Amino acid sequence: MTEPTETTTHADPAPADAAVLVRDAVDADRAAALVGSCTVDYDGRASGHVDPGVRHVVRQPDGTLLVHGATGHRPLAWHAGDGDFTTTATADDRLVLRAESNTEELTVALDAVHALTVYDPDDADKDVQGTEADVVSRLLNDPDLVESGFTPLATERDTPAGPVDIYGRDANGRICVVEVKRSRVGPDAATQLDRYVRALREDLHTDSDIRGILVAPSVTQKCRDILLERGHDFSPFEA
Amino acid sequence: MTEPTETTTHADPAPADAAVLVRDAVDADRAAALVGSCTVDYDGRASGHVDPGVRHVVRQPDGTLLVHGATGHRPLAWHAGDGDFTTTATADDRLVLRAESNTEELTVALDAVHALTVYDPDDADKDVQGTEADVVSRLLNDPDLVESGFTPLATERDTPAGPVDIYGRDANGRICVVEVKRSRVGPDAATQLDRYVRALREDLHTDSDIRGILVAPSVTQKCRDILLERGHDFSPFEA
DNA sequence: GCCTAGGTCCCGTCT
DNA sequence: AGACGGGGCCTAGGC
Repeated sequence: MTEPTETTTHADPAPADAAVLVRDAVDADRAAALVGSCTVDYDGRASGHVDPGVRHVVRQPDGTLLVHGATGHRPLAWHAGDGDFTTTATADDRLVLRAESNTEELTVALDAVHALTVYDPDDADKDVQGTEADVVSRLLNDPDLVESGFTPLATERDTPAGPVDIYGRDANGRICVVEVKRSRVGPDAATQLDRYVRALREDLHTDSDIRGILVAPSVTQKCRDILLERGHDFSPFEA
Repeated sequence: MTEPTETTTHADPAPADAAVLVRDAVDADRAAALVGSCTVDYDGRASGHVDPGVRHVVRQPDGTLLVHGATGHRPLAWHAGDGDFTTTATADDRLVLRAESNTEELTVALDAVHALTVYDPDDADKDVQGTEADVVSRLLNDPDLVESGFTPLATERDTPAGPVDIYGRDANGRICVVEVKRSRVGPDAATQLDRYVRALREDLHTDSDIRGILVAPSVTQKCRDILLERGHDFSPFEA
């Protein structure tokens, strides 16, 4: 009975027709993509407004509502996939899409719909390689990449300040906290490492006999300064 | 001569036809939105692959290429608006979109195009209120919100560790570094404030006579612990 | 060009 | 549910 539904496109639908089409798409857990002239109003954690213009509006089956403009990766406005979604054809012939949750609301008011496409997006099976976790694997397979003679003892070892990427011992048997980053890092990475080292020193009552090692392709100067000031080391490693 | 171009939609175009339509859209600085079945391959800072499925693919006039799936705000894959973009109809009747820059490449291979919309998105005039800058303005207008008797002296005052949000004096004349956040914060905000305070103490050679004040709606326990340990204060303020 | 920090960050993961 | 950290983070502003 349920055969693969087809993608349907509509050129210049009247707002009242578009309202029905979008509502049907939502009811059928389908996606609706609109191109049209609209204003956008957001209110929630912050608030915002987008002046009239032609935008690309997408309502996904998970409830996400996105408004894309002409540039950039990020939507001009968006709403997470929870809460209510309503489509209304107004008396003055506009199509109003409204997503509303406990804390946020997003209203897209289209005075013209140039195109409407209803379709069935698939859930995505996505592989990514080159993440921080991949770098950690490499370092565990060849611990000398951290430092000659390094021995890993655990990953994600808990400290009062949070879990450390790699916990181990150096060639002299000193405990090491290793923080791994996949790309060049700034001051935040150095202070993150420092927090873990300090927490572990306090936890183990071994005042300063714990080393901190930051593994990353490279560090900025301010990062290097902080490492130096706090007595931690930088070990360059490029994935 | 150049009248407002219209949005055009095409249902189930042949890949060869779609290739021409997308290429024309790119040449005319227009946007193209496709719905179709495709695989996605990315290589660059990391690498990734998306298994076959129906996706929403958008090429914006600034060169951005986005692939959206069924869920979430973030694209399954994307490419920034620089470098080359090519559309190819292959011998085996697929449409291949390829965005390539010095460091990154993204390939979308569609075996079927269900819908293609070409349109002219407008540049966006966007207002946002409730940002951190807005909170700073409020605090400058009514410095008692930071702390009774607080006197602001500068915003974005430079220190060796970077510019501080608000620099001023408390009721007793002590120098204060104020870090402002618009929402509940964790350990990172506390260490950021601490870096500024330490840098300024070193810079002004006034060993510990500089206070750190974190202004935010609320803080997590770990954040509170760090503030306490480093001797800084928390001043709750909700926008 | 790099660096720094904000973001309606989003998002997964774990407590 | 809150919290914590990663992200191909993206993006804006300085220098």
